[in-house]
Amino acid sequence: MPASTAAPYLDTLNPEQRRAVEHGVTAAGHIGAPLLVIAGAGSGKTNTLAHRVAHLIVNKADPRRILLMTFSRRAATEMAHRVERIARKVLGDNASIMTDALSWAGTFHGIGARLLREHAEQIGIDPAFTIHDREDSADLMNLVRHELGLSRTESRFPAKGTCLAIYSRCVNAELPVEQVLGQFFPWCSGWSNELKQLFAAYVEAKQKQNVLDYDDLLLYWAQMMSDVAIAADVGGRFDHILVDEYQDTNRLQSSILRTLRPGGHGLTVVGDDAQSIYSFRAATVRNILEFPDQFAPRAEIVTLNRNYRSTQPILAAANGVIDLAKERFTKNLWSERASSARPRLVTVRDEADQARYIVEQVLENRESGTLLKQQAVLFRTSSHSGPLEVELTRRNIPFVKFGGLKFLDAAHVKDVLALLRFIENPRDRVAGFRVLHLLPGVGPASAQRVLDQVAEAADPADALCHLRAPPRAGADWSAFVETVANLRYSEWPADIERARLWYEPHLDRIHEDAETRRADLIQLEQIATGYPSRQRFLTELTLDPPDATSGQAGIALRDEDYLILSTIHSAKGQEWKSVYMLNVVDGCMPSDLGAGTSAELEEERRLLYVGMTRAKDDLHLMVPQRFFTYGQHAKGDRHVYAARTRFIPDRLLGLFERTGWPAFAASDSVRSMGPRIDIGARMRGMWR
DNA sequence: ACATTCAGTATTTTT
DNA sequence: TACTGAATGT
Repeated sequence: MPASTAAPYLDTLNPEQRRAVEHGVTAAGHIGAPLLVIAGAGSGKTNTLAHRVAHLIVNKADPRRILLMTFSRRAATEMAHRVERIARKVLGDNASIMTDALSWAGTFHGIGARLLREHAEQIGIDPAFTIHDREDSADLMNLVRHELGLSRTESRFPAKGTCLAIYSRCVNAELPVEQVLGQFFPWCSGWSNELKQLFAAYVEAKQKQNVLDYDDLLLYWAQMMSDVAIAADVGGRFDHILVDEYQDTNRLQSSILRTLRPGGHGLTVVGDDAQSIYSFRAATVRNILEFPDQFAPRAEIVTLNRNYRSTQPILAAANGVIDLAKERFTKNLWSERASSARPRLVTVRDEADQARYIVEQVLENRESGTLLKQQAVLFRTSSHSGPLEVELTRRNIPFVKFGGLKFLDAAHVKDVLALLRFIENPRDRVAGFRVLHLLPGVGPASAQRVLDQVAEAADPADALCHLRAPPRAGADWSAFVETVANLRYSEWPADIERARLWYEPHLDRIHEDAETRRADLIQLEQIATGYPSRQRFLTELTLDPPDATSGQAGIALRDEDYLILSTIHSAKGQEWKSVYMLNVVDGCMPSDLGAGTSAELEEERRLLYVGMTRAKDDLHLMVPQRFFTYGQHAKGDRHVYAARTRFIPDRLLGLFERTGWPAFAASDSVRSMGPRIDIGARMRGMWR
């Protein structure tokens, strides 16, 4: 191999990884044919991708002309670091100059926003557009829904969230309304005409307000590319395009890629069909399966199935689970990490015991030198960790929770951000409405009136300052106007402090727990100082929010040790020494909400697989016998007797070590578990 | 404009 | 159940 002398950093790679890294790279800087890398869990995917980028740069590719699309900003930064480390071995200190120039790295949405701002004039939009997050979009949808009189129909029209979900699915899957309704929202099928009317009005409202939603960032991008000249312009910016987590892209995203690289040259996509868990976001596994045949000649395929993360027994169990999947495309993973310890299937009485078991194990591990940070508790839905959080707090064990309610979802944070967004774009009605509503004496009616007048003016912010105060707004109005006037000219990041000072009196008035919330706002201010401008701050915050939960429980400091709690979705791409999975029980895994169609069921199975493959050394699957359900188990009592998940049928049990906890209860028979069937609940249920 | 009550319904995962 | 949205009252 002549290359090994030229590139010693490639020697650490196995032959398949190396093939993926070297594919199509020549010293002449010629741009290679398309490449698909099927990278199983723990197969060194990130490392391989980073090596490929570094290898390109070392071979004279211009880093400013490399587009790297990852699942999150965090993944992008991580990638940049690794690329630098690898490149340094060859380029020495120059490496950081090269890798700093790797500026086109981010999510599809983030890159979309950036390109749209740069090409705004060519496509006739204002480059100062603001971006609505999901909740803002739902609010606007609701407003439009109201205006069209759809909120007072005879039978109930779908709620705002449902409308938005339908709209989003149409856009991302590139399907007509009727088909989306039939396939995913059959109970709304009768409303297709009204929905189309609603969507048309929704689109118009967004345009009038100079606002884009998440879907627009992709949709406008795709539309922009349909113009030949612009497509050449945008596509011509890049020599190489690399996409990570390709199994989680949707139709619209794959269309965009095709327009960027019609022949596929210089295109690399990486993914694993066994880890596709985002179909609710219209991601389709067919993207990755059909990728090679989109091009002539076909794309090259490299498969990585050697796992470097987990011990053999853990892998055997994970393989066992995924083997039962209806359709399989990737081969089983293998590992050289031997171990005698099989993953544990732990039966406990209820969720309280589940929490106690985990705390005990976690502490024991820490005693023997495993940091809390190297251990994680994973669960299907955010609310499942409730009892555990209580126990952790009681025992004084610090933890950080990923997924679920976000910092930015807290009302007070949204209030302050709404003010900043309103300054940035006074035509943004959702932001304006929220801000005005904070003023005592201003309700929907006067807010509406103010916003109407503002929207008509040529200089909206100026118009606001000279507007007559709403009748009952009083002194708060002049304080508000003054703040707006100041904010227009103040320098970033002074804005955010000013905004907070304005908000403080309202905070005290509205919220009981003003103190804890104030701390959140100060934290927000700190986050803000990390961004170069108000616009960047607002954009990047909505596109890539900090993913730990709000400070109500106190965000652990960065250098402290803490236990990780995470939804399985948010655990994507991560790994820990010890992993505990909560409620591996039918009804939670699969969630009984997602067990409708067989496609949904298969996705739930993959979810369990993703969770299991996060573990390096030990894995505990928890099976509480009895647990609480809220909601539709309207019959009988609130606790329900659960069975082990159907994804681990009897014939897989040999792959696990089965234990019970506490130990004495395990040897006991079923009798100690309480009644097998809740007869009382059934009897009561008969009369409902 | 704001508070309170009542009824009905969605219900997870996230850019 | 918990939350939203509409209706009613002050």
